[in-house]
Amino acid sequence: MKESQDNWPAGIKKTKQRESVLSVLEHAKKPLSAMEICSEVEKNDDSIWLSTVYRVLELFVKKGLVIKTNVMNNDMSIYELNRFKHKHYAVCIKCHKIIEMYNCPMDKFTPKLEDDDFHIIGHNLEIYGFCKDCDPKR
Amino acid sequence: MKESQDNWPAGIKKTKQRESVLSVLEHAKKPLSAMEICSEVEKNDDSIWLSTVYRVLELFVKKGLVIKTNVMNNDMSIYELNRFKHKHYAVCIKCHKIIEMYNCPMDKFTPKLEDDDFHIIGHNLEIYGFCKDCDPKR
DNA sequence: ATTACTGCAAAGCATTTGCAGACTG
DNA sequence: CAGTCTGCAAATGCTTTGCAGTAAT
Repeated sequence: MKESQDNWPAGIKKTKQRESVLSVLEHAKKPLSAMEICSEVEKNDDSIWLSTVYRVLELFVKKGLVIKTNVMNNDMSIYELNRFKHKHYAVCIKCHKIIEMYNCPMDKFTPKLEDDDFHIIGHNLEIYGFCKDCDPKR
Repeated sequence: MKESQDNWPAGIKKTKQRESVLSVLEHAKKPLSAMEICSEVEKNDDSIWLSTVYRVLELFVKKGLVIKTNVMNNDMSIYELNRFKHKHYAVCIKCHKIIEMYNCPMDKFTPKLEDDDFHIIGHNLEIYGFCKDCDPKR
């Protein structure tokens, strides 16, 4: 699978593998792990090595094209296209499903820090609990 | 180093190694990684194997005695005593120093989720930016 | 004495790195 | 053509696991 339009991001050399990774991310409905991206590329009858996926993702992240996230202490990283909207997720403790959150508590909030000269650049927030399929109380 | 008072938590068999780990955590001023805990124990002239540290920490976490956290996408886990107060941290992008935050935006906030039946149990929040020593604009 | 815990070594797993050949601009 | 990227293999770093001997109750 490959984009017919040529809206390739500036400053990045175009290769088959990079096109494949970008295409997978463009069609993804949720953030994907490097391994998932790898299998998706191969489902599309292209071939790519996992280490290449990591290298491509690293580049995309550095260029601001992709966002790298980690959920649930310790799991592997997941990647999604940077659509330039601020976003947080809820994660189900049981099935690890990732659920989008539509608002953000940091909009109207000023943190009080031990270091009062801390220059805040951004934040991560993650909510955990049970999704409707896994809640033991239902 | 060892606690003279016998306030050992119930339901946990007492061993030298577990006492050492608990003592290190009690005296720690910030969350520590497993490796840091290991070196601290050895600084106190006790001896412990890293894998034992992990096993002890796993037990303590399961018993609710210790909190396990991860900061800055992908780094190693850090552990601190559960002092039963709700806490978040700011992390310096450059030196990775961890700075305590005294308030929490989630106190007065209701998340709007894609899954409106999500049963929220808790949350993680992490702020990132530059601490006063690392801020390039100072 | 019985059961659980620890030292130690080795495996596991996601991620990174080195290198030579292949491809891009 | 020069420089970059990729396939591939091997290394890395944190964490987990298996096993046999040791310690705790």
